[in-house]
Amino acid sequence: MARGKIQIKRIENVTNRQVTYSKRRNGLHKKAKELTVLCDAKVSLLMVSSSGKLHEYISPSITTKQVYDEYQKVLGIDLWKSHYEKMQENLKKLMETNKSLKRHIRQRLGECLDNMGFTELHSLEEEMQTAVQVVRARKEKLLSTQIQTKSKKLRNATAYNRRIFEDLEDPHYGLVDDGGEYYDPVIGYSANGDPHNVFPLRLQPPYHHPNYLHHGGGSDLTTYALL
Amino acid sequence: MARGKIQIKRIENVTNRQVTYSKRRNGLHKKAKELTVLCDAKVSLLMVSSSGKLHEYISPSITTKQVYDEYQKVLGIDLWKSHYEKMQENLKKLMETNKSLKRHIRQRLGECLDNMGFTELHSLEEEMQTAVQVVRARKEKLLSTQIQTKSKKLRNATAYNRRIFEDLEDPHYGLVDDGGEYYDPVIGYSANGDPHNVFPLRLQPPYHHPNYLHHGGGSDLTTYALL
DNA sequence: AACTATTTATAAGA
DNA sequence: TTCTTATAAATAGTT
Repeated sequence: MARGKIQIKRIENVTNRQVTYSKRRNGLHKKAKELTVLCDAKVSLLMVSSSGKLHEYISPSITTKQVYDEYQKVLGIDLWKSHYEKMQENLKKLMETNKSLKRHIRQRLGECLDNMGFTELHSLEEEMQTAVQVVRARKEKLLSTQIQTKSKKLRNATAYNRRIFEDLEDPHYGLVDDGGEYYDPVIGYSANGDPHNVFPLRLQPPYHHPNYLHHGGGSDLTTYALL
Repeated sequence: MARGKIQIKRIENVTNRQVTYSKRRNGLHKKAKELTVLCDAKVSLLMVSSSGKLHEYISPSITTKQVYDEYQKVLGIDLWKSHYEKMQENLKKLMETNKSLKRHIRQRLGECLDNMGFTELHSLEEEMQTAVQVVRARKEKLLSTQIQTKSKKLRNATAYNRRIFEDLEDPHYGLVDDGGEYYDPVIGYSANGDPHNVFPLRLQPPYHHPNYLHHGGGSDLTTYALL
């Protein structure tokens, strides 16, 4: 509004934007103050810059909290209520899902079978039977792969050793062949700890943390850096 | 600021004060809007006139609640926020638990086995094997119980029928014995639909609720009468 | 941050 | 409330 008119649209140059923000923020703040004094009004002005700094003006006769409380009273509805209710719904749904999931797992662990009918038990058994076969197949495939790998490595090592022997001994003592292959089919699964603890499934209660308290607010263009 | 300079102090004439309030309120509102657009800032402006009317400007990109939340975060937290945070933590924990539970179920359904080692697979298989035996035993016990019950009922019914027959026919035609027992060992599981659907186990993606974030456009200087 | 040509806001009057 | 307009204030571009 000086040295040329400007369009009211986002200032793309960052430095320029910050400078303008700073100037106009002060202007706004001054106007808010004047309105308060001249017209005996109550004003709450909160400004957050694009870089995240917070600036505030609040009329001396009141606190920011009071203004917002009034605001809520006027609108009739609690600002937080709907948000809060949505969260609670969500929580409830999740807890139900959780409960159901836990029941299914228990059934698959052979627990909580008491209130299941014959048909249900039959389906469950079939499903589990199929699944355990899948698991076993997978396990066996993994085992055979591991054995093959080990075997190949050993074969290579043996061949390598033989060549060294040949190289060392050939010129002096003639050909010596100690041939033969050797590998260990035991991959080492039966020797380590309690296999039933591989799936601990710890289902803990929700964590609880301590409360904090609030304080009121004064005036005069305070600036806070956001976290 | 025109037709003569004024002192910034309360305007004693009520009408004059109201007029000035109205004019300056609009000015402040306009400036707030401009700041929002020009500097990509977020502004919350609440004004309460001496006669008790509330006026608001809020940047289109945000809600009044969000601004207030930010404000509180900067100042240092109130009760509601700690409550809210607790809920969010709770939600997060539940969602994690849920995810883990679903993974375990999937593993027990023979899915998601790709990133399991041999030892894990082995434990899982053993666990499932044990469990499926429990389920089978339970099923068979139930079956035998049901068969016994049915059989007993039939025996009773047959005996009863015989007695009726005897009562009816004895005096006139002498003893008729159509004896023998009959029961249907099929309990009815093989005849009804697809037994594999008894456990549908729908593992859906986490519930998504419509985002609660405000409607668009910046407020156009809304006015509310205080209660 | 300071300067200043201009634009904008607005006080007083209608 | 709205319009008008003289004038005070705000501020865009520059240094």
